[in-house]
Amino acid sequence: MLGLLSFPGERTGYDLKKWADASLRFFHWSPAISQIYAELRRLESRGYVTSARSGPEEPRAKRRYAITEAGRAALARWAAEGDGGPVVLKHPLVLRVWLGHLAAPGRLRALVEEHIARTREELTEIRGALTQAESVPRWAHPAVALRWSERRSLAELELAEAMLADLEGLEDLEGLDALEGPAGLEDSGGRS
Amino acid sequence: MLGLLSFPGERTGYDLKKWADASLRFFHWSPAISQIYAELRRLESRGYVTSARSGPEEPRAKRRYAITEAGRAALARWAAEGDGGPVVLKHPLVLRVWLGHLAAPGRLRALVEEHIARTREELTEIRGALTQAESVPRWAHPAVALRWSERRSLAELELAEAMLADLEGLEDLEGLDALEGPAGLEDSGGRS
DNA sequence: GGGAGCATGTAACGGGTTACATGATTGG
DNA sequence: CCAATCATGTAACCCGTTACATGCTCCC
Repeated sequence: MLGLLSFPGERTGYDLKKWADASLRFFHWSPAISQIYAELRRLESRGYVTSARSGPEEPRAKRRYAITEAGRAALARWAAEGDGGPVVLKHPLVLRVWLGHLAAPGRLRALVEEHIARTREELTEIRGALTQAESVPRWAHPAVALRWSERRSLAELELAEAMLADLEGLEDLEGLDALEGPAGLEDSGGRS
Repeated sequence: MLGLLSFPGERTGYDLKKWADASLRFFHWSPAISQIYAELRRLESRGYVTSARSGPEEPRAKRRYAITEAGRAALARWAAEGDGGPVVLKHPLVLRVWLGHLAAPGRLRALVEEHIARTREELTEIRGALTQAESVPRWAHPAVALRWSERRSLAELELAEAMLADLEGLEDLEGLDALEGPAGLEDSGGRS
């Protein structure tokens, strides 16, 4: 949140969510909107952000948030300390491939192909965000992050393609096993 | 958990944790040991796994777990339905690059280099796990997943390298700006 | 004898989600 | 006028973590 607000301008929680969905999420998940509001209030109570209601003091009026000096300092401290720890990766597709022995081979291939299609879509989204970021000199670093995301998306496609090839290789082996295996004599390639 | 147990043999919670750390974690995080025990008991209460205590009925004796037919069925159901949703990625390094405007350029480069070093180590771990998996014909699918992880690790290295280059490009630009931009003529070597 | 690894568990907490509730503004 | 989007918030819940507690076994 502080990071999002560290770029110039004031924005609402809603804005923040859209921003996160459009760029942050490609390399570091985007929080739920309800959490954003909760977090903003928490940050305000700590003096890291201030909110200005547009118009009078209605209870649920539009609030625009801005980061404070204390917030900037806290953020800089956070960025300076440690490295943020290891990359978190949860890849449901590979998990299913790992458990491939309980699915039909065709099913796995279909899942991989779906994943490729989804990744292609993501790639175009990233490219959209990237061209936007490149148009503003202020956003040089976000642009680097998005460039990373673009390349990562391309790599993801290649990885999926390679895994598809591996899976087909497996099926061929299984085909051979079915022919040679149980029958007996000619264990040409093999091991025990 | 069920997935881990779906491979032949009985194992303890502790075993499961080691297994997850040595392979699962490369493409889909490894749960905390405390959660493994909790989950195993939950699964047992649902009849998806059975536990056998070695020796007599001591309260905290070693328990070896095995999956039941019901468990296998539940797992197959799980694997068959849906695609498991999107990849979850949290990349603290790229997050920091994204916020590069609040760090010294050298700091960012150092972080990227650390990341490269860590990724190299991970790569050798993956290769170790992979050769193990390749030695057992039963583990053909896990081997595919690990092959994916190996390639992914290599891709991660390339991505980091490319980002490093991007960051250096940025610094050069900033250097030019400092020369040509606001100050005018005599802003040669250094700056604030 | 003592430390490293094996092995199991409890308790407290927190971060984050989904579901729900509400209402203003804008554009077809 | 109606739907979509803007906009803010509450409540319940759950997944998973850290910290703590316990004791065994093996090997140096």
